Amino acid sequence: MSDVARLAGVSKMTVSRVMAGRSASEATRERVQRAIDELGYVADAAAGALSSGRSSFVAVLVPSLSSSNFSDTVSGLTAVLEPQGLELLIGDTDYFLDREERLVRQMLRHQPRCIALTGAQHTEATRTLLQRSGVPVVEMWDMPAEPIDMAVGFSNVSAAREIVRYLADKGHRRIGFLGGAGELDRRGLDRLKGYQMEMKALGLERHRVVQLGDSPVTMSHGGPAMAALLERWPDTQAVMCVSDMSAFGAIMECQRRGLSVPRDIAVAGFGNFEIAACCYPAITTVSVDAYGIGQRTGEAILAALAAADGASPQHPAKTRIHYTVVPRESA
Amino acid sequence: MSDVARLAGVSKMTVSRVMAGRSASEATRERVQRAIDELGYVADAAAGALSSGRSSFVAVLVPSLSSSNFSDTVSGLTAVLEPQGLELLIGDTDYFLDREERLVRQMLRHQPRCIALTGAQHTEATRTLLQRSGVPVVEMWDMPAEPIDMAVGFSNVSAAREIVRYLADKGHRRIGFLGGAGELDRRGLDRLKGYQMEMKALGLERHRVVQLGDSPVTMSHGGPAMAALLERWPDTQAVMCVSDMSAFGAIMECQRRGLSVPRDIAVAGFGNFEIAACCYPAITTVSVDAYGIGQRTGEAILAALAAADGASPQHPAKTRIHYTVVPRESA
DNA sequence: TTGAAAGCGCTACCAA
DNA sequence: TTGGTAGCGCTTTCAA
Repeated sequence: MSDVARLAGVSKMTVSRVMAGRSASEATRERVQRAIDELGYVADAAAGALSSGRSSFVAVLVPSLSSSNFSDTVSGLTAVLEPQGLELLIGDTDYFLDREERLVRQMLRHQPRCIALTGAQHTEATRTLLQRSGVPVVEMWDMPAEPIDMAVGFSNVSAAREIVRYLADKGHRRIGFLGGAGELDRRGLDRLKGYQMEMKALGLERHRVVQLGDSPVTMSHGGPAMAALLERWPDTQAVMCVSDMSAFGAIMECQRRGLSVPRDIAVAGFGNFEIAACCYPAITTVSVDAYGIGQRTGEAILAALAAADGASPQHPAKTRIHYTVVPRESA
Repeated sequence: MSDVARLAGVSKMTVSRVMAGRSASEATRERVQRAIDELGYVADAAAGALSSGRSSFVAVLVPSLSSSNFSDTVSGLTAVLEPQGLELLIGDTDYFLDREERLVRQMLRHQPRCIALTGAQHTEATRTLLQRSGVPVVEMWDMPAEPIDMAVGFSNVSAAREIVRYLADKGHRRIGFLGGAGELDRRGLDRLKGYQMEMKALGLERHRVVQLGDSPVTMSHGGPAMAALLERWPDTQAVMCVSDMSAFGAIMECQRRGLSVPRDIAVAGFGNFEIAACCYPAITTVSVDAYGIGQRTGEAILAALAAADGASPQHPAKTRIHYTVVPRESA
């Protein structure tokens, strides 16, 4: 920066101001800009952050980057935050809470202005870490009773109940559930819970549950899970799947077996991924606006930053995201 | 850090050493650690980077995070770099070279130790920026004749030729190509080029090309593209698609029309995404080890860092990634 | 093994 | 509108 200042014949301070886009005469601004271009000067963000006491980072933790709903959420966040000069520090927890803890600790070192987490379950240490840091937190993709600071999401339990009701309304009685095994995917477990609650409320049996595979969203397990279900309860009329991915795998398995979907068995998914619309038969699913979750989260973050700067209007702690059942061909 | 030092009854320097895991007596180490835990101290990465002159960032730019092959590459990178204490600064170019340029400039501000880019095409400004920065660069997913520094990838032209040859070996003569429109996806265009070269080499017509949709990897365009192809050239025997995503869309369209794949028409994809194996009929494709590209890139990065630290053994500039045709049901 | 001093490159603050 | 000074929180370097 000294080099730029010398070349432009001004002080370092003036260079700093020009780069920040603050008050400077046209002539000065131009001279400085020319010097910057000539030298190919790129300011050091670490020095800036250290000096000003504020970074331009916003940390985002998602369970998986390869799941299109989470990458859509990241896109929504980017769309809102990038124009404000904020940068995303993206981390992938792999669905592990202790990995989340490690990443939170690591990202906190960079003094992010805000942290967006996926889900409402965190280790005690993570909560303590966040608390002590004072960094505002947004929890996404769920609707906890008591958010750490803010939450943008919806109740996976309620959404699952809705799709079960849809299947029941279609006249199905023997309805199964296909999901992932293991405690990793809390939102998947919530959907299972929704299935069980709604089946009970409807007075239907709720034991036709197959849980397979450790990774929560893979389509590869849909097929084997469907096979297991048909083996055990051949008279099943409809199946709700934890996600469109597993629904897809399940439907492909039906086709392999010469079963017609939905004539022989109805299949519903969750998430309204691209595949649900493209697949044949197209998959009946619950549509969740993943990109919108990112946008709303971005807005919550901006509000939190404005509040930290002394603006008064507080952002609501909970932002509820709408979901709708999308009837298609498969159920 | 002063607080920690005071509480532990040592100097700041000793705290710094303990955190870096350098020489310190057991007793001191323990006392310092206790103080850190008690205060919930989290070191400031910006200050550390500024002081030491080296960050722990590695920048990675991919065209899209929602495409599973690129997120797999990111996973491979993470697996190799995270254990070394390096952090990924992940950016999404959306397939735009000028966005890549903006992101490179932005990331350079954080003094990354290395930058991994996707593809071999970059704006002049990007190249200048990288050159001046002196940061080592790895180009992924392609095999340029002259990498900026290092490249980890393969020739998309050759890979495409191989799958065309496979289709021709199956006895097909009237072979079409389904891909994305627009200049955005260079690797997609290379595959088209490979199709055209191989068809020419085989003495076959190479005009059955349908290009649809601006985003390169979406499955939604596969259906309409297949429809357009069948409309224009109804006697087409086989189709090569720019990716498994479009192949999937194309196959679903065939099923909608009551066409049997591969009996009525053969379809091949590219990439060996999860969907290619799960889909019915399973998709014949070119398998590329996306995760492996990430790992190899990570190793190239570590080698570059070691070299910068004065280690002598140079990493090869080009690392070729193998691909293989995977015969399945669809062709 | 430990400590003291200097300084990394920038911005906040106040003065001109 | 511009410049000088101080200092952000750490690590490097050298001395004890």
